[in-house]
Amino acid sequence: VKKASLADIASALSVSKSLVSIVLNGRGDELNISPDTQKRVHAKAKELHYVPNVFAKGLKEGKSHTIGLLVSDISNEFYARLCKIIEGELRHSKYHLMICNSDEDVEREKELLETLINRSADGIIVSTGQKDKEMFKRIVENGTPVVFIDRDLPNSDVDYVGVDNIGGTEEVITHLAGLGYQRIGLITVGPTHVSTINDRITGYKNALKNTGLKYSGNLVKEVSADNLMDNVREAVKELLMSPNQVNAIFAINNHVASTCLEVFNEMKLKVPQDIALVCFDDSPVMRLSYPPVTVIAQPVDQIGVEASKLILNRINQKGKDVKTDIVKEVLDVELIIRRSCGDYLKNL
Amino acid sequence: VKKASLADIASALSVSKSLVSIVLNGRGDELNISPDTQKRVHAKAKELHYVPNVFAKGLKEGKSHTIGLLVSDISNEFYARLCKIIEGELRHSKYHLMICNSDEDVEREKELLETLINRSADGIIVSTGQKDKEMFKRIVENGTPVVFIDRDLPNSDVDYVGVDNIGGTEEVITHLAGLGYQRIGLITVGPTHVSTINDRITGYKNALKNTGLKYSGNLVKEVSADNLMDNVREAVKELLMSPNQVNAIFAINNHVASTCLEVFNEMKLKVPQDIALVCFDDSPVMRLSYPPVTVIAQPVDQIGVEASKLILNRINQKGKDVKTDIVKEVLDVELIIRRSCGDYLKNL
DNA sequence: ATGAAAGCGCTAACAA
DNA sequence: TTGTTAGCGCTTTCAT
Repeated sequence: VKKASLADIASALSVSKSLVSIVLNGRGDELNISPDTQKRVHAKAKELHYVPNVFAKGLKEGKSHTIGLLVSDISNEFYARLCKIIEGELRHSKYHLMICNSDEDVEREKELLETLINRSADGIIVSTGQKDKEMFKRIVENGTPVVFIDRDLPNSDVDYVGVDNIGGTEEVITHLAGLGYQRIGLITVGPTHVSTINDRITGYKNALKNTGLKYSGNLVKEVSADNLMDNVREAVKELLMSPNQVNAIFAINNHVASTCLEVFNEMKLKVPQDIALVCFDDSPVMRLSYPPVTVIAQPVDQIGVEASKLILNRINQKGKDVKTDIVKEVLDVELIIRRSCGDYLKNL
Repeated sequence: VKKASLADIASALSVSKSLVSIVLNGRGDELNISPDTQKRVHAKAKELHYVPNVFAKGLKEGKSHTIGLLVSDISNEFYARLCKIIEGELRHSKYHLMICNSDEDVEREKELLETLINRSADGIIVSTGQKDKEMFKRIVENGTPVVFIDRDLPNSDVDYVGVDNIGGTEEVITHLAGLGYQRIGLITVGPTHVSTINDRITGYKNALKNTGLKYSGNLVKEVSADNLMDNVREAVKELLMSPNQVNAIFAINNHVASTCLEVFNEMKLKVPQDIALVCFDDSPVMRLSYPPVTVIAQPVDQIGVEASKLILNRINQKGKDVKTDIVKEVLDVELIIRRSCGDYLKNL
């Protein structure tokens, strides 16, 4: 079953391919093609179920009409939701979305970026795990717009949408301190260069300083993402032991937080009596767990909407000589207080 | 910045394009190209950062080296995990994965299937929401292999991987009945033609019959997926009221189940004292909620692995005259008993 | 108002 | 062992 081509409809109508191409691309009026001819072309195209060959088009135009979305972990609710939102936003644009998952693997991310470039993606939205901006510099200079979501790269000439990770973390840690918690541990994932992680760690340190609590490297446990459960279990044990004896834990993200909850269950630790818990990112688990967890919630939908706008803007202004400044959108987060860190003094 | 083409490296080496093409496609030895020449070609290709143009290649070959994965709701943990697994399985194949999200919209799904076909996807893995198999029949007949995941379509000549939805549901409902629950409500989403949903409803009815409980249409609430929270709240209220007065609810999937939990919280209903809950699909929410929810767990990873195998097999056997029978893989599910349906008699 | 022809980068059949 | 050539389907410039 061979698909109809421009040539097929041209010969069926005894006109030239160029004529058909022009009409089908909506430039018929512009070039004074007679209305009658246009009508016949459209009719025949429909009759033959004509669909343009994307490869031929791409080869000729050097464009793919595709936007690549590269997320770092599609099984994380945060990114999954982002995919859904962005797909929805782009649905009625003339671009198709190609979703890719780097699975927090820097090499994999590079491969996927190469793929996207090879396929002439018209734009790329990415939550990057890269350490440096070199690759993106190259990509942007070669004419493919990029928008960073969630994670930024310092001094990169690339648009960005994310949230105030430092401020948000300061807020939640200060909240804990205000409730009387004095020994607050942090469980983070790494090693990593990811800006969100680093910013949250910074926010944690800032807040300790501002509230007069003392910071100690012992209170910060960096666990590896593989075998997360085992690593978190270990980290929790160490944090609870002397000399740390923390009475509250800040989990760097929803994934770590839910793993903490699993470990607490296992160890029969009561929240917040035995240990308080707060984290970055809201999710159904945080709302429905026992007790519900106090979180810093990100405006996920808004991030997706803004990122879609940014990439479309960049794509549209390409070629034109408008030069828009790099946009770094930092959205506000929201502290949602639940019951995982009841008043510490009352718990005594 | 212009990218290097076959011609560039050919002229730099004063050889022909075909020579270069052959060498770069690894057919050099086969065609007796001298090792020295091959070496020079590879060296020059690397030097020029040559990457084949996918459009030219696609145009020529009619293949895209891409497998499409079309899921019905990427923000659902089940599908998000499936994406992750399949991406991992295909990573080291020579195919790229293009993930798409139909968001449970049949029209959207059709559009995306068309897109995938236009882009000459070499194969398509899909969790379909279509009512009939016509579209897939056309796709398969035109030479693009398809594998259904999660949801099957009756009498379709298409490979499938999923689980025993009927048996699984029978098991959990029978479990409830065994604990003494006699009035078991069902909350499902719809209207829909999705096989998994229908099978679970069938399983529910079968189990009631087998355990001697009587079935009533009043016990089954079909809610619309938009405004799920409001609809579930309404459904729960009606199920609790006379004459239904259910003491247990079977939620058709994880999404409905977590919404039920939110509603129960809102209404201050205690699980399982006021109402027991069980559902299809396991997830962190079900493990970490209070109390943890008894579920039918699907072997998600295995579904992903099997689907990847199936699509690769179909793609590889294309053109060859091997004719393999249609495969319908129905995997086993696991009943995981937690505390959301304690012994009914003891609860009295 | 419409057509002819070149060329995008690649592969494969055929020549040499 | 390597080169020549045609053509995949489309857009676009230049003719008519």
